[in-house]
Amino acid sequence: MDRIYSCIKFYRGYLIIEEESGYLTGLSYSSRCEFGEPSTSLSHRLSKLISRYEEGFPIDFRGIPISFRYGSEFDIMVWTVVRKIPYGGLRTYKWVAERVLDSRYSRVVGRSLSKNPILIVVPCHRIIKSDYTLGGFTDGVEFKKYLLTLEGHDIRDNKVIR
DNA sequence: GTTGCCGAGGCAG
DNA sequence: CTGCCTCGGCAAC
Repeated sequence: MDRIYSCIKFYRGYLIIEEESGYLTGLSYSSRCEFGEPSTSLSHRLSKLISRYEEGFPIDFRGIPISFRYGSEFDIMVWTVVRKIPYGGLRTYKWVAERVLDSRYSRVVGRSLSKNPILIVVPCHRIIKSDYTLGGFTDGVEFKKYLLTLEGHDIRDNKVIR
């Protein structure tokens, strides 16, 4: 039950991979790399997918085994719903809220997503506001913009086109 | 386009 | 327990 960390280059910094007994338990962004290169089959596999993803290929991360180590019941439900959104997909905070409880919880959905422990694999960047503006992002809206652009979206003036 | 009220949850005080 | 903030939404200027 030991926890293994590694990191790979991504965007302007690194993605920190955290795994535990064959499950991905964390993927976070950092400007610095505090760990070694991937050394397990899971991290190798993920690393390969991530680099192809960054090259612009439509990568499906839904086959990666994940496990949530923490989070309230509500958080887990939000992350579980969001994980199913396919590559290139776009949904609103309200859409997620309706599927977890009801539409009044859209703001709470935002709070849960701000605590998303597994970036990209749980694609919280595919959640935007109802008026098609981007909404927030813990690691910076520029990063969110980068991910959405990778997936083929056209963004102008902090707003997804069409 | 901008303002203002509403909202559930989480947390500091 | 109260008050304040948050990765939103909607109505109304």
